[in-house]
Amino acid sequence: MSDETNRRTLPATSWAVLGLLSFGEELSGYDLKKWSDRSLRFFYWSPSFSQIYSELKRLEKAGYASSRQVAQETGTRDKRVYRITAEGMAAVREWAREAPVDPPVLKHGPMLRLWLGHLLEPTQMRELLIRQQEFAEDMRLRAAADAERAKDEPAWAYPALTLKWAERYHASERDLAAAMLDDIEALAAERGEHP
Amino acid sequence: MSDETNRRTLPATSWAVLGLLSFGEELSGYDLKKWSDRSLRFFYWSPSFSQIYSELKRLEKAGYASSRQVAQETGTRDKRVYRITAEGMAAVREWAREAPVDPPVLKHGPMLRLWLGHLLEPTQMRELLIRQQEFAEDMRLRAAADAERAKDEPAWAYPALTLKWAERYHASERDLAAAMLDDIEALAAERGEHP
DNA sequence: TAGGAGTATGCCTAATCGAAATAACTACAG
DNA sequence: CTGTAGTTATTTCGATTAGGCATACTCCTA
Repeated sequence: MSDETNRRTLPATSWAVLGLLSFGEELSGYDLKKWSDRSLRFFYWSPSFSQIYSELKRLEKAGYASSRQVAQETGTRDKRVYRITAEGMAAVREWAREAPVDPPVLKHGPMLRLWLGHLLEPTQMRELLIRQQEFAEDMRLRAAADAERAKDEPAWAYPALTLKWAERYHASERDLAAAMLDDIEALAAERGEHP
Repeated sequence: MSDETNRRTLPATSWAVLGLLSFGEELSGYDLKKWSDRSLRFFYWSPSFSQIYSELKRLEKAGYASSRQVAQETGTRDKRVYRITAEGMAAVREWAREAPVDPPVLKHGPMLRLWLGHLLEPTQMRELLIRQQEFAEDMRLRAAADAERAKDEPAWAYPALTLKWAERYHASERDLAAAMLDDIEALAAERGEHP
């Protein structure tokens, strides 16, 4: 409630949304969702629609963003577009520079399964890893495509760099799956399970 | 409330805790937290104490775990230890084999900052990446140490494999930070910002 | 005209964390 | 051998965050 509580204490998700706005464009909640699917998604997950809308309200209440109603051309339903304010700009900048960086968090579903290998058949483990390889390669391609798209705009130079990072990250994920596949084979062989 | 709601609909976190118990030992909430810090942590984050305790209650209610009060030797405070039940064992096994695998989720704090590079000084970006390198190397070493510890017990063969995966994963994280450091330098040079 | 896809939003529950309560044990100054 | 400050276990409480699901409206297509 106090200024202290409202400002600067925002969760990382809010800052991510405000960050999306910090590139200067006026965007609707729906636009924001699409942007985040093509950028944040590759290294910081993508918030759901509902989350984006509540963040926007919070940001507006904190004075970090302003909105206006826009009547659409074709007669579609009106939409509300948001723009970052000067305070908002100052706040993200300060957050980006000063706030403690929280460490990367990984929740790797496939690894959680493999960690329970004693409950699985070797075939299932292989299956899991092959899927994982494909998934990683797919993500890599998407990140690469979006990186390509970003590289022309000078304003997107840093987003482009992180997309490049994401591309390599997902390439590595793919290779790690392949390496583990080999490890599993080796373990199976060692236990005399070669079919 | 119904059987359907209670059983099998559990969130991944519950399964992770039940998975911890699926190795057969009788453990307290505190023990579970320690175990998860040395295993799950490296590829699937580690739940907080509070969460572990609530998961345990839920698992017990679902009939997947049973508990008993234990009076400690030296007169320390009593504790409650949990053991997996036969139903619990069947349920995790089925979950591990049948449930849809949710894709890996990454929330990379440092990348979120770098993505907002237009708000930072080049020095701060370098600082961020160097910290990230150190962090990754630290994680790598911890995972390696825990992998070493796990490799003797045949029961821990699969956990050991995932720890090996984690070791490589964090090595890759470290290298990706180094690569991005180079990219940042290159970009700065290109913009004529070499000091 | 029924059904699907795109756009926009609200509500309610589940997941998760931080802080703190409780208790005994250790170490070490006095 | 006593006071006390710090450490390790053990667990619970209260609050916030994040997410799932429902809704509503418009256009387009079969």
